Amino acid sequence: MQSRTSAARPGRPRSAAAATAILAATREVLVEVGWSKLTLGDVATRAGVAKTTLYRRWSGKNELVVDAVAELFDELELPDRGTLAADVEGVVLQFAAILARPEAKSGLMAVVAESTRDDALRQRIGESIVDRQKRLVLEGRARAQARGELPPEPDAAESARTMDLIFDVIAGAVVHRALVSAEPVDATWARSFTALLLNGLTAATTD
Amino acid sequence: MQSRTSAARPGRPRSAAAATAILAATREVLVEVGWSKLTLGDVATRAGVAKTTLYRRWSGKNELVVDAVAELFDELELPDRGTLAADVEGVVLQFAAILARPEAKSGLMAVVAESTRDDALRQRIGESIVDRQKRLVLEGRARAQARGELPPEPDAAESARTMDLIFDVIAGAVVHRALVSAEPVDATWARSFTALLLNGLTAATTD
Amino acid sequence: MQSRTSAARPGRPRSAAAATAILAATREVLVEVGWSKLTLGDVATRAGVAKTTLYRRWSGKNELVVDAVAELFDELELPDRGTLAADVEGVVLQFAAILARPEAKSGLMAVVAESTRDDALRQRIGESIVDRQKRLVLEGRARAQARGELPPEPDAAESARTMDLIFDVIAGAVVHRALVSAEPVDATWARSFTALLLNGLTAATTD
Amino acid sequence: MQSRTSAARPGRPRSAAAATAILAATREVLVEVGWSKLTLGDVATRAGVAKTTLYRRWSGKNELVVDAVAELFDELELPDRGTLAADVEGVVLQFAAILARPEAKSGLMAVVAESTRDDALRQRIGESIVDRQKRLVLEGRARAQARGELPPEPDAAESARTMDLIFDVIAGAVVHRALVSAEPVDATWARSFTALLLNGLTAATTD
DNA sequence: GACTAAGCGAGACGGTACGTCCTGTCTTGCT
DNA sequence: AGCAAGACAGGACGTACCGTCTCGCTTAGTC
Repeated sequence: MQSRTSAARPGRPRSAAAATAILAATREVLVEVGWSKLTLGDVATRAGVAKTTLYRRWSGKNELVVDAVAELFDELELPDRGTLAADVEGVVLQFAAILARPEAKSGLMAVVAESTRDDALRQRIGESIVDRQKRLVLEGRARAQARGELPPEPDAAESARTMDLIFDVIAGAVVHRALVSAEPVDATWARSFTALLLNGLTAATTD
Repeated sequence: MQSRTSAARPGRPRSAAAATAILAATREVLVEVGWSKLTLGDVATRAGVAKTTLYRRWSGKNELVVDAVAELFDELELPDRGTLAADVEGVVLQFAAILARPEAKSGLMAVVAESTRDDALRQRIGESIVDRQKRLVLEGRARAQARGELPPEPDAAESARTMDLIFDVIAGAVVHRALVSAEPVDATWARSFTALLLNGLTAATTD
Repeated sequence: MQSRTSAARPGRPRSAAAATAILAATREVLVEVGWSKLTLGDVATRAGVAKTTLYRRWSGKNELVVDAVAELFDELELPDRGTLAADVEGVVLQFAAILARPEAKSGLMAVVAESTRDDALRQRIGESIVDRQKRLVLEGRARAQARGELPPEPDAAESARTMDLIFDVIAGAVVHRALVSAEPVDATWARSFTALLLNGLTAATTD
Repeated sequence: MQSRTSAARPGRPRSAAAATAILAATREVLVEVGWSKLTLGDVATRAGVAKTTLYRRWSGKNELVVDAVAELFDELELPDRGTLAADVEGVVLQFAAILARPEAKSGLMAVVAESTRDDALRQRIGESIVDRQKRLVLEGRARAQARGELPPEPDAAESARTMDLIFDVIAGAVVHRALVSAEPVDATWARSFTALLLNGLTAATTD
């Protein structure tokens, strides 16, 4: 509502080009030197922008990196592959593809680490990054229910709890495999993992 | 024979007390200010030690924090609870208990993040922290097989692959729940998760 | 034309107050702890300035101390006392008065010592300090020639050589008396020294 | 008296070779890196000696350098050249020859600078270095008096005062020429200087 | 068409931490 | 006791970034 009218604040408007250049420069630097050696001064220089311009829009390194990495998740999409298993594998592989990019690898865990002491940051990560992926899982379940692969949810609370569990399992396993074990998340692994997960789910519900 | 038994190198030997004090101080500082504001100078001061002493033994913040956090995992142990499900829940809860401590929370993800650009660091984390937990899972499986809950492994390679998958799922899910979703890993969650995992496993093997 | 008048370089201009405060702080510290224990960090703190600001303008301790001490020589002046002898005594006593100040005592010899291995430093000392005093001697000679106490110089090269000799004798003797022998350069000593010097000069010229 | 009886102190006696090696190493380092970058650890290493050995004998850098430089003055000697003027020139050139050596150049002014805040150091310099040269001047005067070039001294106090003046003039002028003006003290300069000095003295005494 | 108000580049500023170097002291075991 | 070796507490170094601040200069909207 506020931004719609936008009220034409007096003074020179902020340059849209600057924001784009800064986020792109941030990802470049992440790729080249990693999170811990990323410098706001360096980012500003590469973006051809003054440090003041950067600080006018982001309060610090963490916020900037979250936004820079979040843009990587814009491309997430879940093509309908026909079966629940195929859809899950799709989510897994898409997520893994993003995690394989050095700008995500380096930045993502770092901001998560920072977020353990900064609630505002955690919330920002949740909105910009986590929820973006969660949406895919929700969509997949809706499709599966439409296809009749899964029964409709009778209890909303129970449903939400299961959803969270599934999401933690999927996202957690992929991240752990990719970053901690440092092994490739390829089609083979995705198939094994999906089998484990779906068997667990269907067996559980038939209990 | 000479180098194995230290051979009484010339000069004043390194103080054993210093290492202990430094690691303890590191955990203290992690609790108080978190990883990103942890300063080696600060750690040294608290430990009552000169910065030189610290740098003589650790090459930097990352290595130091890995060792400091690794000590937290020394207490890991897996009491025999009688059934596979109970044992898995035990592992999950023990791991979650460590992750709930602020010194681990703050430091663990940070060093994992750093390790994405530093192979030596990743290996160090693997040996000091990850393998320590993996051992519990291996032990749990052996017990289950002894009890007859799980069949013996016919194919060693396949067995190792399954083991890795299980480990990524357990560790990943717990970490994601605790640090990213920031929800408590309590007995209820542990039971749901274990059910999902074991159902997945047994169903899968009967396929 | 552009660079002469500074041309309004971009960015925030350097604070003039900072330079003043730094040089004053340097002299304070010289008085209190002497050259060898003078710390650039300490100077910066006292001046209410960051170390960066200090290093942006001076390349190190030596350059800083030269400038700080050089300012002491700003007050040098040679009142016309009527005779050559009186003027020489005036120069001697003025120089001695500066050397008696602890900030000069402590710093001057130290930078001279350093200058034996640093040509740029020696040149800086020459311009900022030595030449300032030399000027007085030149002025004294011109006056004496105007008064008819000394004959005009026929040979410029010979004149320069004599001038250098006289200057080394005056400056050297005063410094040696004050700093090495550590005896006061008072009116009595100045009179004896001046007699020796002027007798030597006039006798020499009559040879 | 103490060293005569020496009493065969218990324990291993101090190695005489160590002291020699340390002083030689000190001069080497002075030549190579100069006073300000000379390190006691470095000296010890070069001398093939432990730092403890060094500290057992000298209390610090200044004392060590004074002793190392003082040894250079051991070779001072004043051959009888027949006339007072020749003897003075001899002293001047000998002193200049030592000052021309980099180990003296670098170290001598530095310890003098330090001595402005350390009386014990000044005394040590006086005894080890300054008096060594002063002796030559005294000897020269005695010879000149024996030859009849100078009258015998009637008043001891006046004599001492004149002696000090002469010494400050000679030593001061040579040091200033060599280190501050950084011009060579060669035979030509020595002749001009000596003429100035002796003319001043004889004219003064005939006043 | 001047005025106002904010954005922008540049770069200096007060700070904090870095990782290294040196000091002078202290253990070691050997001589 | 002396001695080589080397660890130790402490402190300064000179550098790198941080986040803020002044500069002079756009670049829009409003009178």
